[in-house]
Amino acid sequence: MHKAEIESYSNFFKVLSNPIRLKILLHIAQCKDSCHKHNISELSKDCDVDFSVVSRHLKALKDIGILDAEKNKNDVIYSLKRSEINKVLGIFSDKF
Amino acid sequence: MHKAEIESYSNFFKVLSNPIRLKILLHIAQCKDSCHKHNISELSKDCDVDFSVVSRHLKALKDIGILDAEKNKNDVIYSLKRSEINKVLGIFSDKF
DNA sequence: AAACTACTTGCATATTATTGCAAATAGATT
DNA sequence: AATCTATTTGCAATAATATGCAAGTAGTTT
Repeated sequence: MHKAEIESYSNFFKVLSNPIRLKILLHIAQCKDSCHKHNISELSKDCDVDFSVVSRHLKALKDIGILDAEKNKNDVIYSLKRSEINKVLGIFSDKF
Repeated sequence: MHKAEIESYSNFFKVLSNPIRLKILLHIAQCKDSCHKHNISELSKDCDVDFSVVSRHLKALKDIGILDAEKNKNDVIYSLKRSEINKVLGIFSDKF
């Protein structure tokens, strides 16, 4: 594997290596109501960090391609990209 | 998922998120000669970092349970724990 | 038991990541 | 067009990680 490829993979893992990002991701993934709309202020309360922090974390998750962002009025609505996240599902075994 | 569980998973990803650790891991994983013995000075040359750095990286990989270490004379020989690493294999798709 | 080999650990330094606040932007509503 | 709501971005402070060297440890060989 080339250097650039290795760095791309390690970056993928890096994004998943932050507890708050992981919490955000799992929160979205585990939500039973799949129609539920996750916006930043909701996730910010949920994770007890500033909304600017959530915004950056969501961007990181989006950048590695496991979240979709969709603008709806003022909000930005985040949802899982199931096809992509399946790559990491195995690691969480029965958590999903 | 509880906080401790989330941190355990995020730590797992953290260990995989370092390019040199990943390179070490892939080097061991991709070695065609499965009987080949990987010791620290070999990996150190291969990754172009000090052997103390390799030593710490290998410890980190061992601590999350994807490498085995076995003392042989003066060397410490590292090998994959296939059962564990299969968890992450999917992420590398066809790289293995 | 001294010398040798391979590995590990302590420490200081450098690099990179995370955070909250404040200010800026984007779009909706009045 | 002014205001309102939600999100993003700049910035400075803080925290966490990675690195190389040097010193220490464990086991081997002479």
